[in-house]
Amino acid sequence: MMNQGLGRLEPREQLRAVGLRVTAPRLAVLDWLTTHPHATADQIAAGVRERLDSVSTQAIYDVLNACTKAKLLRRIEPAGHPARFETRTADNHHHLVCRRCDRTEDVDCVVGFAPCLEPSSALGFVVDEAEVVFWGLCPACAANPSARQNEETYT
Amino acid sequence: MMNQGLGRLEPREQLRAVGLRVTAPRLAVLDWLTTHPHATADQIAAGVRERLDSVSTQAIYDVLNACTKAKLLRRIEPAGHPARFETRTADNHHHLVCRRCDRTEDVDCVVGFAPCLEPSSALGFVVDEAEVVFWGLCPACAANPSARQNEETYT
DNA sequence: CCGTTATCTTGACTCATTCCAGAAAACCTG
DNA sequence: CAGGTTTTCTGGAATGAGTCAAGATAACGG
Repeated sequence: MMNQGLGRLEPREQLRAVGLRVTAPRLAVLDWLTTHPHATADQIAAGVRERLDSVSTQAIYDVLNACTKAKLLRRIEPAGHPARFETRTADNHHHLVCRRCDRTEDVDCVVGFAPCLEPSSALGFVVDEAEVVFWGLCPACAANPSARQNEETYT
Repeated sequence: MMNQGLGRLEPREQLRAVGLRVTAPRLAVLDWLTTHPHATADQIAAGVRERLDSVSTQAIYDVLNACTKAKLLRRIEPAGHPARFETRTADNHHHLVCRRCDRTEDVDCVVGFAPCLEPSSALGFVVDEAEVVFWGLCPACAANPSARQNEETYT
């Protein structure tokens, strides 16, 4: 809540704004993610270690979990892939994922605000979010049908 | 009334129709899933073992993978949960998942045919599926915010 | 009934992630 | 800016879901 605007702050102020302590691993993770959206914990760890050598894997997960809970980060989990994280949290946007190379891109919410879509029949559920993943092939993979692709068949 | 074609056949005929051998584990998995949609591999194994004692865990996974590849089953993987399977494969419907008790229900496709939604901007991706998960609370959990609900019993 | 080949069994193994206990660092307080 | 709390980080073990591999078994076409 009331964190639109947080996205514009520096990592240090973002952390303060949500009551989290300012630590080197946290700053490095947030900073790395601003330039590498949709990175996995693994990729984030590798990136962070380039500038801060020696950060435990557990610290990476702790940072990601704390920031996700505080809504400084958003976690997405496309089926069959490890979780990915992004700093764009103020809106309810969706994702486009390449079935072949896993490239992931943002797409704006189809309607504009959560839950953004209404199920045709909610069966009494109180729905608060419509999560949408568009699956397909990115331009590069679509243009290069020769390279070996995974098992999934797309009619 | 579920899916045209294969969905109406008995498991035995479904397997033959897609060129898979008819085996006891396969029949039991398909049969059990018709009455327990959205079950996890674990739940399916438990259910199958009630009528066929001694089926290896690996066999369960093999059956699920073979049938999913052959499109007799569909796999869904809500973020943070193990994969779930269902026999309704002919249409592109979506799901409603309870954040508290994991209860999962089908909802018809918002538009009616795959990909069912168009991203506002596909960035050149060739999209073949729009996967939608509606997150919220099921009626029971919404009505009872304190107690921890459990899922339908698989016996 | 036989042979071929798909499928199942057993058991080790991977990967992503979490749990744990203790050490270190942040930040409130004086 | 020292002291005390409390949060966070480290290192290592552990978990859950699922896969891999090698050999045994069973389907099914002939």
